[in-house]
Amino acid sequence: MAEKIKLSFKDNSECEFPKGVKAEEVVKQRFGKKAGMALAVVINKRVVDLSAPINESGEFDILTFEDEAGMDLFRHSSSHLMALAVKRLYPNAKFAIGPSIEDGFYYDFDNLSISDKDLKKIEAEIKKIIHEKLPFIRREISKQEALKLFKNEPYKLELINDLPASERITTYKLGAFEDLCRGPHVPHSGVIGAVKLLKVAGAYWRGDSTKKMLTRIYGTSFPDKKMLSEYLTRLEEAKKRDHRKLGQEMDLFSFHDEARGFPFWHPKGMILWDEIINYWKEVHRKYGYGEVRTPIILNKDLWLRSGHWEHYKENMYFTTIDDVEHAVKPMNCPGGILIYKSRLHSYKEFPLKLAELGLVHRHELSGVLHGLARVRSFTQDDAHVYCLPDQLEQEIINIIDLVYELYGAFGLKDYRIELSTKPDKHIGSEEDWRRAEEALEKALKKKNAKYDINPGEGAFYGPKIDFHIRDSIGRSWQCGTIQVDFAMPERFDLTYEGRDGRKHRPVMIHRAILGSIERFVGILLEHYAGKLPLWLNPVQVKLLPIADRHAEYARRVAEKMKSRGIRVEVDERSESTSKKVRDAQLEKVNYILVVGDKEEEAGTVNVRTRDNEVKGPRKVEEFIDELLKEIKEKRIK
RNA sequence: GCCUCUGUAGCUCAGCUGGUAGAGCAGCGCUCUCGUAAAUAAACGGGCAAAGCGCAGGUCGCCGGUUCGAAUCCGGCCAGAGGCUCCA
Repeated sequence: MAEKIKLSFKDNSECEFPKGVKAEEVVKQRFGKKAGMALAVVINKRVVDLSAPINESGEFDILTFEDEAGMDLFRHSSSHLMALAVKRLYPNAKFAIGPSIEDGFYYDFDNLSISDKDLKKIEAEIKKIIHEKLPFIRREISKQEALKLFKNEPYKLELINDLPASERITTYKLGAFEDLCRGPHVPHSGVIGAVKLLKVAGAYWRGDSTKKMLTRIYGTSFPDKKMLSEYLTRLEEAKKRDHRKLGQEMDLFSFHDEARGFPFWHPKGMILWDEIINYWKEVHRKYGYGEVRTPIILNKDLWLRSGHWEHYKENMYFTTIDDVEHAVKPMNCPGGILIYKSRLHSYKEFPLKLAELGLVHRHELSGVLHGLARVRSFTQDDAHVYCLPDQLEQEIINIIDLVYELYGAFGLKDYRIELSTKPDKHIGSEEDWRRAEEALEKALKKKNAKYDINPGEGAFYGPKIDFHIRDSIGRSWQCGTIQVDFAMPERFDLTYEGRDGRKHRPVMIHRAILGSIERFVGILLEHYAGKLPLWLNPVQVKLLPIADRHAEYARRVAEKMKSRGIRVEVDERSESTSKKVRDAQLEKVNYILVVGDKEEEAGTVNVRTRDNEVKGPRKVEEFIDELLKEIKEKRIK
């Protein structure tokens, strides 16, 4: 009779089924109530469709949208729904690819000319498809059949041709749209509860800027409307903490048509800037760094020698001085190296750490500029560490410690670490690369750091560790970087005198911790949603006299605070106290001090915070001491 | 650089398919000198509230075209937003 297979479930129970039983059947029998949420099943750790027959014994589980993998599948199926909608509305569109991404999905189309306004129409069509409850039908075909099936879809043909001839190819059919797809998918279109198309964008075919630009539609989907609207509300909230908006509201910096991509810093912005820098310098002295400063303009010969003339010219700005061509520095290393070469070095000085807050200029493509996060002139918190080969690992560890300390002081915990290894195009010996990659990885392991490896993504001159921090809407920006550099010591013939009295080549580490001060300020503003901790806030305290007759007392208190280094303002406007409190809170001032008759008489201030925590009356002197203590502790609030 | 969208007073925005610029907030002036919060998805209704009156501001991003006439339509440029590529 029929062969049996044995399936085990999460609760450790086991059950026998006839071979070839539909996964759907098993789910119905074993998961009861929860079965309605099943999107796909997991058999022996492989995800397959609900409709698939089960032919092997093993572990069995279901995938719901509560799992990350389930949500992924859900979004991927959503992109097929969108593709079907586009096929119905725009029969001439050509189809490229449509994967799930974090928080949503997209599909790339060619021969589709649409704008934001058309999204509504497509969305309506998707809703129809959801109501139609169309099944996803899986087929397995040969490469020959696939080439025939997709003969009118050039992008699909390109994908199929890249597959080995022997490979069985799967397709999924949803209504009139059959797509080349590995799957699996949800059982039918009705499972997709709520879809929202978010934006139209251009995207190069296969991410290659030499290839054709396709039309990409981004969307997101959720099991129900409530989850979708919650997500959209979160997005709106996140936009409010955009550093470009906060920068304007808080009067920190601005941008002007007269200098695209070059930020202008306002007085309050400079206070924030200086606080960051001062702390940075303090920590760097502690870690044994010396600080240097090199010129912004250096002549052509230097850039020829460094290789920038050859590899980086399109990103550089140029000028001529006394008929000699010069370039504005896009990086600090060549200048720093000249300092190294200004005298002989001994192995005894190593590790030699030279830091520079270097103002660099890079001609970035106009389309990539983004507030403070991507500008054309920025200040790198750069440093170059020259060391012996066997000091490399320890020096990398020291830099990682420095990263942890600095990020920690700014309350940043959520960052991603990436290790990028040897690219195809590279200089330096295999042995050097192996040693450097090993040192970087060992250092990360010793620090118990979580990291991802980016194979082949290193710089041509050496492997690197990068630290990426997310902004308010989830975009990831590279901040810290630790790069082992083989190119510069060679090109500039850097040497040191070893124990043996002979000249050797030092190892050079190029590193930045904050990355650029500009980008970092942007990250910080978004991280704190503008509510900067006391030590960083340009305005720490606001004094609110209740009536005009209290202004004099308020000014006296303010002077006392100023003389102790506290940044304080008095709001003497003839407005109601409630309005002044509200304004001060919107300005994100840490402490709001109300003073009236009672306070003046008692020599106190009535303290409340921007988060509306009322602390009540405090003696002026005592409160100043409290403030100074909080500033000194750099307490994260 | 490429794709899509946007560009109206310092800020936030209104201005329907072309007929000749507005609101709120902020600013300034005068009068008043009350007062130790209010609000928090939206819409509507109600209550409370130290505010009131007045002034100033923009050839509607720039240039050109269509038209009797353009903020409104078309084209080019500039800038911004979201993506792609790139990157600190």
